[in-house]
Amino acid sequence: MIHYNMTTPSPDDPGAPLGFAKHDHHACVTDALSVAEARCAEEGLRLTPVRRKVLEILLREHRALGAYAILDLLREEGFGSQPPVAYRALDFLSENGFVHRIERLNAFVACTHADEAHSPAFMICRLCDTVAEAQSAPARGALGAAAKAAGFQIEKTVVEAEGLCPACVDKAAS
Amino acid sequence: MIHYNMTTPSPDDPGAPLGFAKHDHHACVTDALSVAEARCAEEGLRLTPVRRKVLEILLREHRALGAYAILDLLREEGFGSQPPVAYRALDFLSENGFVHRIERLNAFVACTHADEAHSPAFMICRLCDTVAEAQSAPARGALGAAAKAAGFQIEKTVVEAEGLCPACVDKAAS
DNA sequence: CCAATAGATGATACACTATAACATGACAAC
DNA sequence: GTTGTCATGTTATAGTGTATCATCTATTGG
Repeated sequence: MIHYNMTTPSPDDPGAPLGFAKHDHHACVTDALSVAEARCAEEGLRLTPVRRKVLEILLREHRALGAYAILDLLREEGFGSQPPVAYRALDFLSENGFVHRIERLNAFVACTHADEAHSPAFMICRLCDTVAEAQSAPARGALGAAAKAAGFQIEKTVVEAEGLCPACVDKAAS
Repeated sequence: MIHYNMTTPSPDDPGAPLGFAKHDHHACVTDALSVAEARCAEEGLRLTPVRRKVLEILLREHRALGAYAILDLLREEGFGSQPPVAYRALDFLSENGFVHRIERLNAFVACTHADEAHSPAFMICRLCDTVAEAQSAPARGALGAAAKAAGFQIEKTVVEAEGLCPACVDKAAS
């Protein structure tokens, strides 16, 4: 089962790409922050100012950012600017499913449906680095069978597809 | 379709783990080198001394090695010891399917069936870092459907499962 | 045979990514 | 108010990867 992530398109905000579809980005950011706050309150997690700001940055940018790019933005907003500041916030956020690490890019993206438990799959454009998140369950299929046969216990899976996003396909064709 | 990698077990060589099964490691190394040589000859690829040595190192070690670990071994055998030496050889080998990069570990493993075209999936033990290679075709399933729906052209996929290998499961249980 | 070319290697320097270690601060529990 | 815990600040350093330019070597064409 896979669920392609796509929110309501909106003509009044050209915005940054979510998945590869346009959408009401301002609402998308504030909604996601609210969801995160609610879940932290529920579960006794501490969404401190730095952590909240990092999540906000990633939601706002809506693409994969390296830790040092995040760090630059944190500095601009008056937060600490040494690497551990960013890495610690990112650790918290990814441990709790608010952001995902993109191994292929050594970078991070905000999760676009942080409320559900999920094992994400990503589509990464090799030209513009845009990242779209999809849902998948690789451990249930062929890989799961191989692991079972081998006696390997899967705890987590990384699925990342690299290729061309719709916009870059068009550009390449022209 | 998935094919778990397992070669002939042999009691006379305790050896390093291949996948997670014991096997005749000496034969496994020389066989793989022969296959690589044959394919390079066929396709006009140049399996130069450094490239061959890097492949041999990865086959011999039979686990994921970082570029700098490879570099140390190259130095011991009298080759150049600056990072580009290792990275260039690894680029050549991975472009041609003789080794794979493990994104999760920033490391490289020799391919265990370099003769077939394939899109590999890996099982990585988080305790001992052993890596087993399986075959999968993620782009044909759910992910492929999501990509198609999104208009994303997949060129390459990375599938890496992290968990516990059989040996470490046993250790953890005791 | 020699020159021209292209691919591979050597070597220096640097950029980017990540963590160890230790000090400080904020806040709750006892 | 002391203790414990968790988060943050700060310095330093470790680990991973490339850009650049010079040199070498093997063709290939003259």
